[in-house]
Amino acid sequence: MQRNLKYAILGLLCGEDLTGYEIAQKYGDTLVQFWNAKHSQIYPELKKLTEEGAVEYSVEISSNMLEKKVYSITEEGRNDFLRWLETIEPMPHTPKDIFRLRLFFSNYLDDEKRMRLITEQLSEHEHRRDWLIREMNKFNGIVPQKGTPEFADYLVLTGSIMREESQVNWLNRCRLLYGE
Amino acid sequence: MQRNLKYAILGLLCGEDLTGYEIAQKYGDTLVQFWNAKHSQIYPELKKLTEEGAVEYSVEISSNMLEKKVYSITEEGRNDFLRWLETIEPMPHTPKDIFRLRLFFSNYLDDEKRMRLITEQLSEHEHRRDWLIREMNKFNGIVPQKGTPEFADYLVLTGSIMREESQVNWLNRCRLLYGE
DNA sequence: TTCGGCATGTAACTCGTTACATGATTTT
DNA sequence: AAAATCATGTAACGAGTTACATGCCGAA
Repeated sequence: MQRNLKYAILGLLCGEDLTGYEIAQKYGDTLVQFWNAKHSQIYPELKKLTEEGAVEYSVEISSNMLEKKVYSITEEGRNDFLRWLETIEPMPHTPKDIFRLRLFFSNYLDDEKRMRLITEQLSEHEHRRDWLIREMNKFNGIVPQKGTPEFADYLVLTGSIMREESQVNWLNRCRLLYGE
Repeated sequence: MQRNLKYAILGLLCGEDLTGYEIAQKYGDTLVQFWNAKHSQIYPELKKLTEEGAVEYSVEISSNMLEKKVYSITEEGRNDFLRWLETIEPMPHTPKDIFRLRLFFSNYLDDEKRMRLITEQLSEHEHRRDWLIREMNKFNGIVPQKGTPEFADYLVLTGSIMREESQVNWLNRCRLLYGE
């Protein structure tokens, strides 16, 4: 029983009250670097969390008829989240990587197709890296105050950029080695 | 419909005939860097692949009574695998990362607990890196011949080491930034 | 008035893990 | 004789995706 989605939601609700729709949006923005979830998973989870007493909601009516449920975390939910946050779990397996799986078997491909595989992957990681660097620009080169949410955001972004950078370096080396 | 496990199995069977048990072992050795599967997933998949005509098996009896099913890939299975191998798919989402999720919310932790979280993670990645470097030693510093399975193995290993290296660098930077 | 975005949900399905279940063989 | 390893399977559950389904709001 991991219940990671539960804590991914509770963590967001620790900072502000949100609707299910807004939570889903966060997993398309900032959090997409290390987490994502579709609304079809979020709505049932919020229902479950409400039943468990970890969150509660009030219905707001915007404009005229459009209803939305604004969720907030309860005392109980917050304590549960904080307990989870400080627990040290054994690291999970290295995540599955389909590109590496293909590359591992790439001796069954001819040179041209193998090179295409690598080049394509390289360009995707370069785009991802460039997007992350643009995200980083929102800090204007100023490292946020230690202990703030912005600082944590900054650290995670730094890590993502370094990861993509290393991926790009590796793929370039692969190209070189095959190109020789 | 991704069917990645299917191709992860067919790829192995392209090189040699294997039992389900042996396949499961491979996902604890070499392939653990980028793939893994338990026997409880492999046996049903092999059954399915047999029904689909992608593989076939012969029963061998070792010693006295111990039966094992040795699987081999069929012509049809091989063609299917090769088609899959050369297809270029859009890159999947960055995989979920529970550590990064925790770090993202770490402003709710005190300095000492946050530092413990990072240090623990750092030491696990260092161990993983060191294990990978020991794996690399099996090549004795000699880059294998281009186009061989060993060369693909070498490339993937290189990538894993670079990934762990970059992770270690990032975590050290995190420690520094928090330690100041 | 049509299209994109806001807003909430359910259903069917695949994928993956843990636990259950059995039995032979080899090593200590 | 016990423990580890070889060997094969199933069951129950949790996690995640795609598709189905509905309806409001504002802008072009």
